[in-house]
Amino acid sequence: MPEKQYDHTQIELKWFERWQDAALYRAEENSDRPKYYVLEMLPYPSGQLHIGHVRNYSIGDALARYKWMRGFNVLHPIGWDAFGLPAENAAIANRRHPREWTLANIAAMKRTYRRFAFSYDWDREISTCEPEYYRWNQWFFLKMLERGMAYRKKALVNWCSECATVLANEQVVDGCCWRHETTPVEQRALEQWFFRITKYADQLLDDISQLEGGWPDRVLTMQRNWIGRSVGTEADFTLDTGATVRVFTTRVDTIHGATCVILAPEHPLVATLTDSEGAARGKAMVDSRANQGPGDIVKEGFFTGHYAMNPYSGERVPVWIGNFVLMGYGTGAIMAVPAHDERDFEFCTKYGIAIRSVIRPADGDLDEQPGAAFTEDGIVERSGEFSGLPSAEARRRMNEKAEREGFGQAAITYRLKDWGVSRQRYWGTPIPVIHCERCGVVPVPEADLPVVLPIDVNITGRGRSPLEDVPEFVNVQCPKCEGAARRETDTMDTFVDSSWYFYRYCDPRNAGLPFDPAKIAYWFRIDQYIGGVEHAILHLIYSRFFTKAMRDIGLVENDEPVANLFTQGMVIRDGAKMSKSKGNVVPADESVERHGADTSRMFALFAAPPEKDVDWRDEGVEGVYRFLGRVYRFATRNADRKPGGGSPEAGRKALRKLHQTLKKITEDFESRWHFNTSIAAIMELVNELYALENELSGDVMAEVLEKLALLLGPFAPYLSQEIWDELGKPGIVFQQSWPAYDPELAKEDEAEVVIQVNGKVRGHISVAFGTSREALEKQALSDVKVQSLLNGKQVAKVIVIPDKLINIVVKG
RNA sequence: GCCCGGGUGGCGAAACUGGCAGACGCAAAGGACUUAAAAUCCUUUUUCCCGCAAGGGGAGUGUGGGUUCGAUUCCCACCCCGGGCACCA
Repeated sequence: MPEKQYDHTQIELKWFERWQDAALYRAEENSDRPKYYVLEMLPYPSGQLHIGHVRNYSIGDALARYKWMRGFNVLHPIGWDAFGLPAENAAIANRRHPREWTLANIAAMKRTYRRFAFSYDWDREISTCEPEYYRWNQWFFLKMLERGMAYRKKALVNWCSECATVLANEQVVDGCCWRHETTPVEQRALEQWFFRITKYADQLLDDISQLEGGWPDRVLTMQRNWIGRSVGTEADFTLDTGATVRVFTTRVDTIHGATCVILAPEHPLVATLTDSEGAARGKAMVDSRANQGPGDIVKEGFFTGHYAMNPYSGERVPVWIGNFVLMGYGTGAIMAVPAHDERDFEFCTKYGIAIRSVIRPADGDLDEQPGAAFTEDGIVERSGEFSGLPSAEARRRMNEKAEREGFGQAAITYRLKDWGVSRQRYWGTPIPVIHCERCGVVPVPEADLPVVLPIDVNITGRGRSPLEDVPEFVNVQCPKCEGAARRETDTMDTFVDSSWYFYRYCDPRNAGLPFDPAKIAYWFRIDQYIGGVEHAILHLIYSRFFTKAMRDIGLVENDEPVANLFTQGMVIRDGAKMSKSKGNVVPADESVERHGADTSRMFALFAAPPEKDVDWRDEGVEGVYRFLGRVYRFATRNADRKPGGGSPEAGRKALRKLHQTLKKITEDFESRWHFNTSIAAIMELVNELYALENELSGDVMAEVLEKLALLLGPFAPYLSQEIWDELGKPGIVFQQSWPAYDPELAKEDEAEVVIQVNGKVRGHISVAFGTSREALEKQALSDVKVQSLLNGKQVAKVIVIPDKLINIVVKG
């Protein structure tokens, strides 16, 4: 009879069909089971898989299945939001109503993705393009508005001409758009809506301590840098025009060494301090800075002709304008202390401005002729009443003085800026406010939510919201005075969507609230979140912010959304990093159709540990496919073995290998998720079984095959189920318990002890476990080979590690 | 420039606590089966030297040093690659 061949298509489709209605992975809230909530970043809504997400899904999916087998309550939802629209699809998407587009893609995703990603909790399927999701986005917006957490102001914003929309600071990469990496971002002044994320700057920073250990250090460092908290002092210098200019410094202890004040070219005082020529020079600086991409800019500046008085010393110093001073940070003006700041040193050296040391090292002298800035803390000198104090103490007393005399105070500044959420895009949740000439900005009443997008829209891509050209959308009645008014046409950044979607998963059909706080109290925090490191400062800061804002609204109790974060590697193909804007994604169909979902997933796990990038090479996929075929054939041809027969010796070997494998994989799942070595261990087991195939008794074979099927469950569920079925077992394979290992069976009979001479391996001996040091030493020294090597030399020392190693140290 | 990662065969990688470097897989070579091919199964595969052979010896985890009986693992310096930040006062 010809052997059955592994036909992945048939097997996968068969079980795919049968599992359609099984409510697998369904979270059973308030059950006795421990809860476990694993959540990944989202699959790609284009009908193709973003290849990075192939990896995502293989990790989270295998983990969830394992947890299920261990008896955990697993919520393993699938869904997506609208962000991450690929550039080449944007045009298409923009010409269609988001809802229509989304529904079409749900269908496409169900076809290709479901078999691969294996999630059955379709109740929790959420599209952030659905009117219901808009409703709750808008509800949040109104809550924010009520609390002064959302506001509107005219602001210089980042503008991408390619997207024809505003970008958040977080979306600007190297001076270019995060989607269009070669399009420089322009600055435009526009009326924009903002979320006051800076109100939470301290909390976002301090609560990082709650995340330590659970989040990768790298991500936490990036967030700390992004928030960029600096503790310092603000102080007013009085100008000769009578006006004051406020500077921010972290080193007020150096202020007696300030030899000029430098303003950012955009500083409002520039207009009053310079003539039209000076204003033009300032303007040119601003422009050239905007056009200059990343990297170093050459420091430039000019003297305004005006002087300012140092509030501490009363000294008159010149006021300059410098292109390296940023308007967006601190006060947009600095005091330059060239002796103790590298940037100031460079600037003042270039323009011949005085350099004066006022800090000396604790064990040294003032550097009268500095060749470079000395920036460390030290002892303050030449600083009047503060002379002789250590830097830290001087700062404290100087802050007190500033406050006492009313020319300044201790101050903290942040790099983090408020989150600009306005987008001039069709795609996105409409911002639910109405502009009335008489009443001003009027929120849309809650009863009128959701504000939905009109269907017929002409996408111009001209830099204004396409909604402005839809009169039936724009022209509305003011809810307050009932007069004619205009609807806001900006839509929300889609990062708003992704900031809270995981909460909605826990209560996706709630019609009265975004979610029931009690349900959130049960599920949250998320035990394990899996996503790419590229979200370290975008999504992962916004969602932390949203959680804190929702907590203050009273919806959630947790301070933080995610207890443990795992940042998985990317999938690379042909040396190129997969990226949304480049659109080089691998169609799911291609790999899944050719080799099957089991093979594709298992390869993604096998190629490298999950935190590393992997190169998707088709030859590697072949290897995994061959392996699954090998397993299938072995299982099917041995499924009906009669009990008895075989050799006890072979049986013991097979069981030992089996339990060693079980132990290893259990440990891999519990601690580090190095599934590549788990899969290697299964391969080793199968190789061993091939070698022992004809010597195994029917009983051992049955035991081994059953456990093998269970072991494959997390990685290759379809094949696992097929083998389970072939063995005549009832039910669904991964609803079985995860097999426990027996440490006794996993043990080797004898310890293999290495014999080294001077650290070099010279032989092995097999001994009983627990053989004493003395016996081991004796046996090693009497070893024939060791004897010949020693050859009369003197043994200086023998190191014995029981059950492991003997190292004989000889002299001469 | 600053802050994180990382560097191991032809390739992806393993070695989890300082204890046999290269598990597992890919690619390659040889063999079995076959009229033939595919598929499958078996064997070899870090490298150099000695040997007909069994076997034996040396080198080897980016480079140089150190600690140690023993270092891919710990310490110091340097080189290279990747990522983040980059005038943040």
